[in-house]
Amino acid sequence: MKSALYLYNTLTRKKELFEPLSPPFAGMYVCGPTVYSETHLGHARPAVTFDTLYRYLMHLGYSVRYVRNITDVGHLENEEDDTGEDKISRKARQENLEPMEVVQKYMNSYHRTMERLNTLPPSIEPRATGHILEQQQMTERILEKGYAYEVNGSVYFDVEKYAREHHYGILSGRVLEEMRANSRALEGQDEKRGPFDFALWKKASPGHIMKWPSPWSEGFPGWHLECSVMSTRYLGETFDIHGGGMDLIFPHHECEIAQSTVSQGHPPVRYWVHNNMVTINGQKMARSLGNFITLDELFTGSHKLLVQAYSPMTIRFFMLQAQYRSTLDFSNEALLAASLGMQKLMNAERTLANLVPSETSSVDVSGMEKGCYDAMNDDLNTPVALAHLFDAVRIINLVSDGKERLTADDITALQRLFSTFVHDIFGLKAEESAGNEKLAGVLTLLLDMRQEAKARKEWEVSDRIRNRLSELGITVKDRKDGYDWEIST
RNA sequence: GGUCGGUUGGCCGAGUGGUUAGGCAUCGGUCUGCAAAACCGGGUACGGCGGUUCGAAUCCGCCACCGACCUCCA
Repeated sequence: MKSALYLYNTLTRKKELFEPLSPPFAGMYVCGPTVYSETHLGHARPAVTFDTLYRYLMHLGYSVRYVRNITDVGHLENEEDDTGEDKISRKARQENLEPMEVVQKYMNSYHRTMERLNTLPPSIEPRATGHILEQQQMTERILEKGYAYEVNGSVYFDVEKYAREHHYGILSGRVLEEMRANSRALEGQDEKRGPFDFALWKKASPGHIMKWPSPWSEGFPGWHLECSVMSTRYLGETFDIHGGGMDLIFPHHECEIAQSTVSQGHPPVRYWVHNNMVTINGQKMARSLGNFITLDELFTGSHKLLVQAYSPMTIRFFMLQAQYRSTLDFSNEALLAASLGMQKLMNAERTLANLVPSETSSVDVSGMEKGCYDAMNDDLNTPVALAHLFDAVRIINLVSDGKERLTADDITALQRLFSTFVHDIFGLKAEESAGNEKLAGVLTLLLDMRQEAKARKEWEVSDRIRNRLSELGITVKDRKDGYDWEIST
């Protein structure tokens, strides 16, 4: 039951049983960010999606090597008009920094943000600039095989030639002839023989800062090359899972397939997994569209579209409420709902810890675990798994209210369910409370005194305490046999 | 223009032939000194038109609208 995981493979357009090449090992490569500006909500989607997949694979017992790269060179700002400027070089010029300062700054910021989202660090996080030599070697190999050509110190992949012998478009469903017929005029740019050829190596223009010597010129590697090189280097010539955003299917992943197929004689990846986009007002959220909200802005509420701050775990829960291949639309209403829903889930877990066991159970808790596994095995259907967890929430609250009963064994089973799915797999954790032990002590003192006031029916005193605390963001919940309190984040 | 995907109740979002998805919001009730929390119950749905079927949100056709990609993007 546990191990029958089905994943949607973009390559075959079907859900396929996941069977790694060499169990118990599983390899996964995911395209990471180009580190030239702040991390935004869109970046959280693949991060959370593949973190969840990583966690689930480990839970199923696989030894997973999870590789996620950092693109720190070679991502051109605008290839089409041939300004040919590297995103990072450009930012460095704008901010008057060394390119590596730009890289470091935004990489640090990315890591901080990922940590707050409680995504596990990848097993290896390689950087393009650390693999210049291998990228040159792969370029050479492709040249030797005759699928690339050099012009003025730059080397391009010969898509036309490749497409005569291989299926260029196998991943994206694109047909070269149709692309030719429908592409916009690409004139005057170029050194390229064919309009769809892409750079393996780019000669640096005068003044370009990030460049390395090579057999062809002082220059830098093309964007698509780094992922082929680093995935092969750390996962082998054939590996299990390659992940990334759907917007990378073409050309990026299509080009990776072409490069590796030529270089090693066979395709590199067995399961291509792609997450869908986060949208805002129905449109993709992207840096280039200028409609993005950074994760820091979400965490602090400092963006004009935000009516309040949303915690990292709210963002994570928000992502999990949708299946990863669906678009997910941003709105304050949706995030607020996620925030409240998550609090309900987390509160139930605390309630669970205090349940008093009975001799017999009056409800059946056996189906929920299976429901969660079935949902996860069905291409990571996290929203359905969450629905099962909310079934458990209802039961926990009923038992807490004394309306149903659970045995100690069943309570333990529920605790295991929460521990496994909420924490281990979904990566949700209790928010860092705004309080600390001293605050907790003060609150206990104050609320004990309020209980005593209530016992004396001094409602003015008890209400005053409750209202003042409420103003401070501390909610008091009276119970039959005491009280509970909660600090809103 | 081409390729692919989508259109589910106030909002988000599951669901591929018949059975309550779930969360949030809303209404009524229970509990409570009053609230809050929790629980119970209710209402609101499958873009339009046609077809297949005993039966369709789910299959087929046509139409409308939206989005992604078509070498900047997670």
